[in-house]
Amino acid sequence: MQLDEAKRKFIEGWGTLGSAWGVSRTMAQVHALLLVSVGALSTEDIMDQLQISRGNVNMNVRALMDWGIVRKELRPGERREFFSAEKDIHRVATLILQERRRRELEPIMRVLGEISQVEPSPAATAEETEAFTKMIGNIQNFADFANRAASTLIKADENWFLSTFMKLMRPNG
Amino acid sequence: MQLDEAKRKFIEGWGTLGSAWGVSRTMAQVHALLLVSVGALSTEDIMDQLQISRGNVNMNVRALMDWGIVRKELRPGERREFFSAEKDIHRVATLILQERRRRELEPIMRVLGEISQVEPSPAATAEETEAFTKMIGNIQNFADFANRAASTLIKADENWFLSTFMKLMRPNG
DNA sequence: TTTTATTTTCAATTTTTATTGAAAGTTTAA
DNA sequence: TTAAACTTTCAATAAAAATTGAAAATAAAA
Repeated sequence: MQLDEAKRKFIEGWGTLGSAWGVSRTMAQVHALLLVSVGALSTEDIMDQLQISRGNVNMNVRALMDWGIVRKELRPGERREFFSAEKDIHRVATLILQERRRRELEPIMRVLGEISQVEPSPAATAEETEAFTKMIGNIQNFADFANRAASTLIKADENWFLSTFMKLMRPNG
Repeated sequence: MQLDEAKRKFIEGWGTLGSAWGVSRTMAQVHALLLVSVGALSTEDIMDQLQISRGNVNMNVRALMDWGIVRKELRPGERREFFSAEKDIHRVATLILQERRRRELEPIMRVLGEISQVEPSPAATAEETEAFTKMIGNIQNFADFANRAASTLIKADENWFLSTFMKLMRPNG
């Protein structure tokens, strides 16, 4: 397989993976393109290679910069902006984990905290109220666990991630 | 807060969380409703409580059954079907992890394997080809890691999950 | 300042995804 | 069998999300 075709397949696959995880296909594809490009790309480079509009590129590179996984690169004597992706995949994973925790885990934990305060009322049987409280408590425990696990992974340095964590797993895992 | 309002907020929050993770809002809401319902619910119960059509309920409970997190319950002397959610949140997480690995991790690993076979060609510089191969290799390593981590979590029993894994994390993590 | 290059915004449009509802299908009971 | 109760399917429709493209904004150069 030649490089062009391989890149194309990677961009397609990354886009599909992204959309399964709630990231827009195009945003994932812009990320994929930057990941497999040696230098930084201009808006026009991205427009050309992915066949999408200027506005679309702009929106998506900014979103990727919000995630911290794409950086703007300014070149002396060049007016336009160039974009490049963080190439260290472990760091990419860490940054994504961090953002998803902030954007998704924290809000649901807040909701769980609020609704765990449910009070007994004549409209519901004690059994119903108790079952609800227990379920929410279990979900809170799990969310706390996920939150702590995320903290550990985020704080941990790469070495820990690749060695200590690996040791956890059986060789034939 | 009263039970009804708490349930409503949970269903809403779970739906929002789901859509951030690539699960349709309604599917997540059906799941949430079943999670906080004491007994099993009929199609009509779900239609009424979520204000959605019969076809929509049918589609979504079947999808949830495909994920293994909702079961059909048959009652003697009753012709209609009732549905109930797996209530053990750890098991829910395990089943979801298992399915997502199968549906999303495996396909991207297959793509990575294919494109890692990229061959040198006159159309690309050696530097470009090498950079690509290196990047794909790094992603493959990371995917292997994720795959093994998933295997370990899936195979592990609940006790391991809650104790051994917890020990990994610092108390102040 | 004025011009030019470039980025950003956003209303209109297109595309994708979800939903409906009624017909067809299935199962059980009479 | 036939009828009744219920489930499933799917074409049509609605809703949501993504995309465009051109105008407005911004920044640099002349």
